[in-house]
Amino acid sequence: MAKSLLDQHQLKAVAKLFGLLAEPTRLDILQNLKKTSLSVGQIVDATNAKQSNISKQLGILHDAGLLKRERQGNLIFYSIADPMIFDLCALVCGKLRKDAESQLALIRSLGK
Amino acid sequence: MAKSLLDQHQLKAVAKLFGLLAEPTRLDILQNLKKTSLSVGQIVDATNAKQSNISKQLGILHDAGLLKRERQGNLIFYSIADPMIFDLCALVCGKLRKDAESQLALIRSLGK
DNA sequence: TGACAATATTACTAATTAGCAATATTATGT
DNA sequence: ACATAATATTGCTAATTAGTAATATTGTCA
Repeated sequence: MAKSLLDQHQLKAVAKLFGLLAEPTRLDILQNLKKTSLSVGQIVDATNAKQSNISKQLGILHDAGLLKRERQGNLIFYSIADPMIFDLCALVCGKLRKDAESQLALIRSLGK
Repeated sequence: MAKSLLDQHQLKAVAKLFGLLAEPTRLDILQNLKKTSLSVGQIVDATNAKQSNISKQLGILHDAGLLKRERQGNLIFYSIADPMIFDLCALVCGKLRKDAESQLALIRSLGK
């Protein structure tokens, strides 16, 4: 069995997907969409970003296939296209929490 | 139970970690370190990036706590600090593969 | 049709950063 | 001490992009 390393093209694709999750505003949008689909206005209210920025980031996430779009009259509702992203976020959050706990334990042991 | 959304600070931390994985060169370094630790020179040889850039990216990954560093005489060996990152990459790769397969199936059904 | 509300787009600025060549640092062997 | 090899750092440029205000588009209702 060979080494099976990703080639340049594949690395770029993986990097691009991670890049989509590398912005706080986009993560905020995604976590707000975790339970239910929301209109643009609702997302604007739920976050503290401007409408134009939210619209832009929604477009980016939609173009990348992470979000679905559905028009309902005057409103446009966005929803998660692939819940896998929450698995990613859960892993990262778990790691950060674990790191923080070790850090805390270290500090405690020093202060003793 | 409350909504339990991450706050701005936490979102930033998560985004930062994803950002580390959002560069092909860094991903390439990480996948080369998956099986064993390597010296800087070995990593330079394994990738097609220049020494100065590899050194810089190694520094970034090390500062972020994703890599461990160990001097052995004249060489400096880097290794993975937390294998969790490979879980992240596996998830992403799985998604990309699945997406590509659906795409392929779609094309096939159209061409029929 | 016209006013209005929701969303998207445009044009721009400021900030970040990958990559590079050149140079500096650090360790080894003689 | 000196030459050499390995790695790190510095100074720089080009490219990307988040965020914003202003404007355009699209749909609804009267």
